[in-house]
Amino acid sequence: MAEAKSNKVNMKTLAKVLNVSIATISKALRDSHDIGEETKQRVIETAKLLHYVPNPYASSLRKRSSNTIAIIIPEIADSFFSQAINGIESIVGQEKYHALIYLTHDSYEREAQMFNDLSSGRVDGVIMSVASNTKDIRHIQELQQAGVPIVFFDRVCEDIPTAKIKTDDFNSAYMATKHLLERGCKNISLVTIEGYPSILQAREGGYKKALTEYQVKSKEENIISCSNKYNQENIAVLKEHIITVKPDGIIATVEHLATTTYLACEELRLNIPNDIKVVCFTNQITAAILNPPLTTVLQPAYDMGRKAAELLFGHLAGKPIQLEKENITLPSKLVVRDSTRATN
Amino acid sequence: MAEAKSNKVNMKTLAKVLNVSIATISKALRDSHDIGEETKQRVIETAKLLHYVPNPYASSLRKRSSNTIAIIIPEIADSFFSQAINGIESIVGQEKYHALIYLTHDSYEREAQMFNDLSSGRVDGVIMSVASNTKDIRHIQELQQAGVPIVFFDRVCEDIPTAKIKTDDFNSAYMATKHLLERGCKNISLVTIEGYPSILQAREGGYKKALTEYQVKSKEENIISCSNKYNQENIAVLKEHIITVKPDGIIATVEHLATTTYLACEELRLNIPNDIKVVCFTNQITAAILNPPLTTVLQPAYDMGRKAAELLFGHLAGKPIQLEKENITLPSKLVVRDSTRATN
DNA sequence: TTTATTTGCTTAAACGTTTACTTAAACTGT
DNA sequence: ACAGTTTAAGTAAACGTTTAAGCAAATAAA
Repeated sequence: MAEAKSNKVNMKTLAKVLNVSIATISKALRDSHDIGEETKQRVIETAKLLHYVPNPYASSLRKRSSNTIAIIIPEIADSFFSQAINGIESIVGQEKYHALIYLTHDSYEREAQMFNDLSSGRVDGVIMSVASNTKDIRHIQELQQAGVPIVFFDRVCEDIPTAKIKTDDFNSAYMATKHLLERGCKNISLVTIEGYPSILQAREGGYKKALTEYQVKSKEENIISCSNKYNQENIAVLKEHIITVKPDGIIATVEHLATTTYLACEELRLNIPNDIKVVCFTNQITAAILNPPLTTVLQPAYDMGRKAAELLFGHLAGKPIQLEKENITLPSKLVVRDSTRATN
Repeated sequence: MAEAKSNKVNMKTLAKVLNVSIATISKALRDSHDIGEETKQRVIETAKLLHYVPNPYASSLRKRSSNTIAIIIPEIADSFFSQAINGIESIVGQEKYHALIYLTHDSYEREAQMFNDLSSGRVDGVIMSVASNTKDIRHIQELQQAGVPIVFFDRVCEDIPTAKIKTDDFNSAYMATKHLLERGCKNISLVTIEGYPSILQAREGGYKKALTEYQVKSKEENIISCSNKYNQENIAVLKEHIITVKPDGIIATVEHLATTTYLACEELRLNIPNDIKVVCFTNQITAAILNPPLTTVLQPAYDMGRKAAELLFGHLAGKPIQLEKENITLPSKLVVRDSTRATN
């Protein structure tokens, strides 16, 4: 209670109280060689006593760096991205940095707009997952050329030379498809998203490779695209697809399509896995308690976020970029459950 | 390509190019009366041409406001919080503000630490959901007294006079419990979280009220607490509880306990809803496709986030605080599904 | 002792804005 | 024609740090 409750205490205040110059305060707090041990202690003590907290904006302005990074992602209500943020945050917090969060909602326009803002020097670095409809990448290039390090995770942009944390989308889709084929599926459909982010193309590639390997012809009609939002319309679209194409296996390429697929099957009175088997790319822990438990491709979301942050802080610390070492693929895992149980 | 690719263009650059003073640039860009229409246009044009983006830190320093808010929440890998962030972001983006995100991981120490940092003036306002073990609220009081508006959502702090967006935890737990009682349960257990955030106390209150109303004695042994993290240990704890207390109904008070409960029942070969009925507080869309579909208390997460942001921006715009009008409760909804189906 | 070096601190400029105050010119109305 | 007002600028200080440069006193080297 004895402490100054009064207004803003800054270096000037401390300087006045201690009868030294502002420079002395600044240097003492940054543990500069210039300042004597005794003075340092006095400064630190009174700073604590008066609850001095440095003004980050003055500091950022002067130092031309902000101790802030941007996390740019398409959406947040998705177990993959929220777990990834958790991973990112675990490093950001530890490094005493701050994280600004930006949601593109998968819109190129918003993404470009955000990058434009960031060109002000607002952040020291960026961790991002690219919007699905981003084709023109000049906004990203320009920020990078302005000296702001960028690390991609999950939805990477191959044409930008920088660190990239991916998971093996091609391979895991390949494994998932192979799994379905081994469990007896002959007519597997891939449910994907309109707009087509590149990772979904990779998943499609893995899917096709497995089909080819098992000498199943991949037909265009087996690939169906939904809107990237959970809604009734997608259920209708999928039902229509199931009725006309009659797949005996479905690979849902994004989280919310699991619910869509299950509900469509239920409405059509199709039994999973007897009539149709299902695999979904999702990180939700509820997969284990679905009806039936869902076979999933589990992505290492937390680790991807963490690794992306580690690499970014490496760049920020001035480590030379070694592209070969920074193009990292963390494996996803096929978790087999009852939705793909073998049926006679 | 003709544009200046060169280094940082700031007001000084523009001033030099246009042969006017820096003040003129600043005023023109902020559409001041002081500047002639023609000059304004010239300034705006060249600013665009040279890709001028104002330095936010210089601006924040000078104006003593940052156009930034903080979102402080316990965790993010939770459908309630991620949907709430979505709601918050919808307003923040529209207001051209920026959002810093902080995760307390339900730790008072981290929360207090974060508030200490924020006392630097880093943000103009705060939207938060309080950590469950926060008892000492001086850090919050101090920030508020320093003039930073704070809006609470979900886990509010009743002792701080400010806007609060809640959902009717007491009532929805009451409804959920009543629902179970009406469906024939006689021995209902409440699964809750150690550390006990206040909303869980409200839920416990509603639970007890329903029991009393139906003349069921509420026993201490019916309330069981788990750690606030999805893990095997919780499953074991719950199994133990079910074996000893033999409840015929369970109310899981937080999202991840749904999976815990279902798995515990499965391992004990208990059928839901025949042997035991389950309700959970969760926003996950997968509730509909669980085995069996889960009766949930669905919270208006997005709307709560959005409303919290609206109120905060009201305060930031200088609207006088009207506490009576800013203590808002948005209703949760009991969505009845098969996990509480009536059994003979 | 004299000259160099080190120590511990101060001065003042800079970071890029915003804004109160000043100024000069161009209009008013009388 | 002249005081008064309006318009359209410019000047310079401020926001709170950081840091290069300077400087006096103390210490070390010769």
